[in-house]
Amino acid sequence: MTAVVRRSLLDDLAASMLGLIADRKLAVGDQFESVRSLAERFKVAVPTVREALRRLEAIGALELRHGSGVYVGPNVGRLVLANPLALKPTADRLVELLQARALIEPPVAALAAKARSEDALAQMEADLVQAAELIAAGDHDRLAEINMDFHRALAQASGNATLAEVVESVTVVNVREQLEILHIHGDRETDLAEHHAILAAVRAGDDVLAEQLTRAHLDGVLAVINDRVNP
Amino acid sequence: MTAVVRRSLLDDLAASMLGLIADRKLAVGDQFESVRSLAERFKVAVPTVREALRRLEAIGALELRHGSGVYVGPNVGRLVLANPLALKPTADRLVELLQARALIEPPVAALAAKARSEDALAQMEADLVQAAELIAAGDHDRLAEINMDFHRALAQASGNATLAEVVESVTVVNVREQLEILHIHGDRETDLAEHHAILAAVRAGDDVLAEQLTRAHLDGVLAVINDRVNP
DNA sequence: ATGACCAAGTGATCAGATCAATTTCATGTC
DNA sequence: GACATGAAATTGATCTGATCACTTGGTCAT
Repeated sequence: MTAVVRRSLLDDLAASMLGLIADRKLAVGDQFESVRSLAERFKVAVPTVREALRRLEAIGALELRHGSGVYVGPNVGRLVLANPLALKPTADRLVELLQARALIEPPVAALAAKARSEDALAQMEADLVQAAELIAAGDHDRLAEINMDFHRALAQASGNATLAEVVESVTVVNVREQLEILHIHGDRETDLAEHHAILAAVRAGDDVLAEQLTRAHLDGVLAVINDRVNP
Repeated sequence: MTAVVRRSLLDDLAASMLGLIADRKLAVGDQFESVRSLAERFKVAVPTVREALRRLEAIGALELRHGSGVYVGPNVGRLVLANPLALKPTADRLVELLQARALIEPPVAALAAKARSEDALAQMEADLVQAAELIAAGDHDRLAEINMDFHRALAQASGNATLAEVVESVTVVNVREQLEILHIHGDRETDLAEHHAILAAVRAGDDVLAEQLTRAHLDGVLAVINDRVNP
């Protein structure tokens, strides 16, 4: 019954490359080896190497830059990731996505209030400063992105990398569409104020409040959207 | 500042292929086109097509079966997925993963108690029946997998596909290692009883109880593991 | 110093061929 | 007629080798 594990040449190649990266302790952004060099190293043809590279590239473990080289991507060693080829979602699917965020992020905020990773707190602070500037400048597109960043930084503050990955995934997929919704949702000053309140609660280590504020924040967005979809 | 969107040939190819699948309304498992046929259709060389296919294959949108053909994979249209090339996690990372599950799954159980998707309830029931059989048969490996299935079915019952994907992702990555932990954790009859209690709470529509039971269930596992890692 | 320019390195794509696994179907035996 | 056998067609896997296109670093003239 247990299917024979037929490791294709490609599986081996991909695994070996990840092994190489790990062995050399390469960090995100570091240059890897050239395609030709890899082909020679593993005694396989160039197209085969490239197929393996494409596989790794698809999940963000590597990056191929034309004319430059192969580099270590941001998703090396990640467990959960967003589908980089996600199609345009239906309205229902988008509501589900927001609902998922409203369910996951509040308890993460509570955890963040207990862990309070320094770097992440600084990042959240920086995001809020930048958000205020963007509101003043009227650049609503970048503002929406920075606001997403705030949510990601909040998850980072939890100190749990897996949770951060989950939150990152649900805030990255269908960004375009999520941003549209946030534009509809609208009140930018209120959003900023709520974010400030969340950060303050996290800083104070008040996990209950942080959770409550985050829930109220996301439920607010959700309520607006639900009205639009189910009038 | 706004990076020029340089769509490589590959990006276009991959997108076009997804478009083809969508247009033809192909379902998971359906056969797609042959590599040669795709090469001719898009007027590109075979290796190029294959690179695009590999990219789609990496995220589970397609499947290439030697000698048979190209088929639609299970992850088409998914938003969140588990890194199929995740490396072996450190002990700390594994604890984090469990912690993430303990934080996410209980509220999902609560939602499931409110939604109660029929199919998922039947699946949970089936999982428990099978689990009982496997306990009797002493097949602990398959038992552990079925128990994971139960958690996935529970998430399905929430009726929220995105949440189901998130839970599926965290229960699929590093399965091997998670299963080992569950083996350590041990008491199989207790696990089964707890699963039964959760299902009953969901059936009864008691969201508070379902959440509480699920939390207790996962925290129990987590406590055991934490003792092992930090003695 | 500054800028234009050239050359080496590297990824991107192509073309065609061969090997290997699966599926299909004609064949033949019982 | 049912079923096992095996050859042929289909299809993915890999190779070889070449050419095009992009990036980068250094050279050289100003």
